[in-house]
Amino acid sequence: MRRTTLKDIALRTELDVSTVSRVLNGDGALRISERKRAQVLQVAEELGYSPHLPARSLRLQRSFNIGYVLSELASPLPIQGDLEFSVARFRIYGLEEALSGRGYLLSLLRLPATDPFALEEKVLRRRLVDGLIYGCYLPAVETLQKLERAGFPVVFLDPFPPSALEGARLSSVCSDRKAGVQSAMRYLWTRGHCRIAFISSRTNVRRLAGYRSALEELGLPLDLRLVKLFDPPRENSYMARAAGYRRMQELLQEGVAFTAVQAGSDATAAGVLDALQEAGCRVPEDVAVIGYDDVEGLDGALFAEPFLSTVRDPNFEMGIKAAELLLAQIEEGAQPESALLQPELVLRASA
Amino acid sequence: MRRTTLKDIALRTELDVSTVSRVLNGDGALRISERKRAQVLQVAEELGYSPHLPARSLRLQRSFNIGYVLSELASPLPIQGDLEFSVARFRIYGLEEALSGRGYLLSLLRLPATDPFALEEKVLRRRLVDGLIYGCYLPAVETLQKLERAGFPVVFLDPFPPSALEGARLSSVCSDRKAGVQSAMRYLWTRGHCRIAFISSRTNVRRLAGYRSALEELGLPLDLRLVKLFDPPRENSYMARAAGYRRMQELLQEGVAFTAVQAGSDATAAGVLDALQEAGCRVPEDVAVIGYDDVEGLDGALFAEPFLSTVRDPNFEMGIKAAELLLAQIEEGAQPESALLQPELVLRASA
DNA sequence: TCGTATCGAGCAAACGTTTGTTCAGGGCCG
DNA sequence: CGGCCCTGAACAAACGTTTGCTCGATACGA
Repeated sequence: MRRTTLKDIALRTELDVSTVSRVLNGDGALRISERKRAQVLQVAEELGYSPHLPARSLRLQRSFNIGYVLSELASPLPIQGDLEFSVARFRIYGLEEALSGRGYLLSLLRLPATDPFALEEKVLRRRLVDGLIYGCYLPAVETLQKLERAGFPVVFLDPFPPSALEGARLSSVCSDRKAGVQSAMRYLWTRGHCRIAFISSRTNVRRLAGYRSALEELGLPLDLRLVKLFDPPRENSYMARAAGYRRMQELLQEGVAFTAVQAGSDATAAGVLDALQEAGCRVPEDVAVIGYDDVEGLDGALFAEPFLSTVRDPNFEMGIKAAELLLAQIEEGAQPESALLQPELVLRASA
Repeated sequence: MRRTTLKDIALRTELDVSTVSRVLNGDGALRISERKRAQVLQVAEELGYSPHLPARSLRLQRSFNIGYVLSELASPLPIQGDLEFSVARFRIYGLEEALSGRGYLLSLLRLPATDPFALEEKVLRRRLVDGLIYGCYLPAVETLQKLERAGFPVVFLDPFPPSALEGARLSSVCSDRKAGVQSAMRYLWTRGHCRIAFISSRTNVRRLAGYRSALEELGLPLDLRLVKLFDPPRENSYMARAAGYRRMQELLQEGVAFTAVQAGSDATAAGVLDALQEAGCRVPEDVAVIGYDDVEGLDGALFAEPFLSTVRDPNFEMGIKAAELLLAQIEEGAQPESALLQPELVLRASA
């Protein structure tokens, strides 16, 4: 069974393929009677027409493929790439959703930084893709410059660290993690918490900034004894729970008063809960705890009671937004743009 | 700057495009003088020619796109999808490597099981892709049957559970985890270990089978007190370390003699090491420990001393193999085939 | 009534390949 | 010396779109 083509519709409507094409594309210079237009639309619907991508690509000199950049086998931070790939899932779903809805395919493209020609070859010369999404990895500086000079459509999806993009005229989509933590802190404050600890990996700079800003905004003093940071290379994602556990133990031993904990991640928060439970503290009665990330299955079987309140990055929406920004550049020649999306406070039992 | 096309080469060599095409494709019915053939090849090299995918697609009625199936937002096992996506990285790299080397692109395709028409629409009717790779998710049974009936090229890349494919005439690529654990056990045996414990999530059925087979092969008794299994829904990947820790503690308290531990994963092994260290056991002098997975950065900063010996699935190679199987089906009409690749024992300090 | 817009739609070329067919020239055999 | 086959290569069509251009017919103002 063959695909249905414009020709099939043209035959059935006794019109020319060009006319059918114009109707279906809503050509600007279109002049066609309403009756025939309706007929075309109906027949197209009946036959389940959808344009043949390769033919369209050939004609329009666009691939209708967007490249999602895969880089090194080993990323600079040992577990970073892995972790990012894992949370990147929802962003990727968003990307795929938005792109496929507009006739594009999201293709994985390996562009190792160790191979400076890969970009030149696959992207700039062969034009395998119409645009690039950098999700987990930042490219080398020369790559960045090359893309910028070529004016090639690129979007950085939650780049880490964000400062690496400074000055580059390239699009990016980020979650406003600072605001996310701020809103969590504000919530804690409305519940009467004035002494709030912050336990997190040192890499979570935006979340730390949110913590500090919130204190300032709420008129609370910054007590450094309540801030516990750990180093990601030594205490990585597999150890985030253990790290949270230890830092919480320390905090309890040090005897500094506090009534709430904002953790840098859900895994860390889980460790915090472990330590609190061990110490006989009730959550949220004695101590309120809020995590970050909203790890999948969080309110399912992932963590023991109490279900963790947390902050959720709008990952799916970030993917959608990134796709929109990229397509705007590709199809309308729009200028690069940076978008900051708002995370959501998810209240469950722990705060 | 324009792409170089066949026409450019034809102009420079004063030959016809068709001739150039035949030379470059090594057409079977080719008759051309050696001199001109060499000339074509040289000019093509000089101009950096590579075929225009859309044009080729249009002519050959193939998309040169392979779909990597993304399914649900939430997978049946809460964390499974996430975890798989994470270890799937290297398999994806292998796929991309092999596919791009043969002119194909690896594209992400969302085919939610909740949307039975997605497959029909995107794959069977629109033919957006020439073949499908199922990496993290198994499709619904009807989908499976539909694919089989249509004879559509599909490869399952390490399906879980493997039994789900039984009877279906569809390709699959798996790691022989049973053999992987067996080889680790054999190694432990050669180092004089006769009482080897097994601590793992209950889902690791092939690894457990390897443990049992190895015992049998080595003439060692199966002591059920040495086998500690935990349930993945309650103790998931984020808790694997904690689970390993607890099971190891239990084992130590129960006082059953053992000199080595085979863990079901590296994370579990890390917990095992934690407990051993806490109990004052030296590794590997008092107790040898072997993990499974070779988590990225393992010999880097991931785990504390001693560096963990482990079993590594040939993930990259599995990706390559899957691509080869799929392309054989697409290009040569090869029959579906199942491949079982061998994991590798990686010896470091812990055993 | 004639010239001129305007409307509605068809014609045809082009995008870059691949491949079946044709065709000129040369060598060989009868 | 004519007919035939073989070699090496060109010719041309086709894949499914898009889009500039043409063109007949109708409408309208002069």
